[in-house]
Amino acid sequence: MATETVENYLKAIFTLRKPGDEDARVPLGDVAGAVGVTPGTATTMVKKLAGEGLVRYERYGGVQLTVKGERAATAVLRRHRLIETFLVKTLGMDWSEVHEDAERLEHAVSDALLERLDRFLGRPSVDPHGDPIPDIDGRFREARVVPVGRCKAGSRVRLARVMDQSPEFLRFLDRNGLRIGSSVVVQSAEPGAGTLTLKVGGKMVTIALAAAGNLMASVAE
Amino acid sequence: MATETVENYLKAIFTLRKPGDEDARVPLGDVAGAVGVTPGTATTMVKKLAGEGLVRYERYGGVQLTVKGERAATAVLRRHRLIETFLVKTLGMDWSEVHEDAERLEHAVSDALLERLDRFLGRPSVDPHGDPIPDIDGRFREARVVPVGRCKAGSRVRLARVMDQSPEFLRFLDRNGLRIGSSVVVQSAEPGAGTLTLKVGGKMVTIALAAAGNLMASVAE
DNA sequence: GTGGAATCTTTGACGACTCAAAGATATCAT
DNA sequence: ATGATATCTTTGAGTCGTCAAAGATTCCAC
Repeated sequence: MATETVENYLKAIFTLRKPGDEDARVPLGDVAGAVGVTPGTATTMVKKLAGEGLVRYERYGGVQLTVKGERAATAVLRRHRLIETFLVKTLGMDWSEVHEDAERLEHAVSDALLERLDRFLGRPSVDPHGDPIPDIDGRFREARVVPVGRCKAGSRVRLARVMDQSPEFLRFLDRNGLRIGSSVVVQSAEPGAGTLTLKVGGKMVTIALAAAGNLMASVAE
Repeated sequence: MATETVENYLKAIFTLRKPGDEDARVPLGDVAGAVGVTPGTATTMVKKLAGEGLVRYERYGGVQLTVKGERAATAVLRRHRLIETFLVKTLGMDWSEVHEDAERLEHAVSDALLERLDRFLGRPSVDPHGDPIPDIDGRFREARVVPVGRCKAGSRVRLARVMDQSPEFLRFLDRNGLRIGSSVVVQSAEPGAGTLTLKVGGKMVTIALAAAGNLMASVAE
């Protein structure tokens, strides 16, 4: 229904909302940055979205999804994440290289196809990066996770989700055996050096605390 | 590289060429009809394609693919047919309902993804309708086929390809057990009634001779 | 509370693709 | 070979999404 461009704006607005503060208004500059257009373009487009009842918008006041807009956004996210799951799990593509393809395919799959894909994949609840896949009604079943940087030294936790999905970071995790589902022991943090050391499969891996904030572990262990 | 619209025009021109007369020029009216635009739009667009070296074009003289255009067209066809194969064989979709999805997806898959898909599917040489899938260099390995309407009465043949891919015809074939690969015995033709009767799996099925022209059997039995 | 600085909006324009309708050319039957 | 008809081309205009640059508003530091 919505055009590909519209879907991208809605997805951007959805994912730009601050965690915990979902009703806050997203600055248009952020939207422009996420979609990859100039601020003026974002303003024009957001006004159009408002006209279609997909967002609430006030001049100089940021933008906020309506219920209708949020539904559309979660539908796109569902398509994106199911497609990424398929590309990695079924076709064996690398989790650091599937984003582009998923970005394009997410606008091209019908509901019938998506339902088949969901069934084929066994109705997964998270994608290869650990991001939750909304169900067909747009509901998320988010597992409770916490950054490994916040875990107690000496505790054993299970990696559950990667928040920084840049190909470089993902490849770094790959190279060091840090995968979703891996069990790791959090070693000493070195606040001075700004690093944290993890033990995974007998090997020690040291990462920056900033990076450790983007690597989440499941809380229930 | 080429835009989605350009790919659709090239694919249309490629598939509109008369079998056996591949160097003939395709009338622009046919292109317009296949792409679903008005004749004026087709003229404008074909001139643009000519400017990009994808087709040869002369006013009032029809259009013809260049080598470059033909490469691009076969690449689209390859994507389309591999995707249809995936949708039917892997996801279990009906061969009468995959066309729309394939039409959209064919413009959204990367080379890397297509290579993975091809491997996953076991490098198929034909799609679910029996249409040959060009290899990565654009070469077709077409099996020799003949319309069942031309087969000798009493002969046993194997169904190999469906030229009329309208959902109605495909569903008719489904309902009557006429599938690609099925072995059928050609019974009597009734030129008066304009029908032909086939025996498949012990059951008799009568189809119009026109329809029998669109149902192909492999020659080597 | 005021004067930048940062952010957002408006404006005019453009490229890609499209249509409707008027005009040009080709084709075919007589 | 000459109209009538079918086909093709041109023209003018419209939509969608975009940008650059100028103008408006908000925010923050002092």
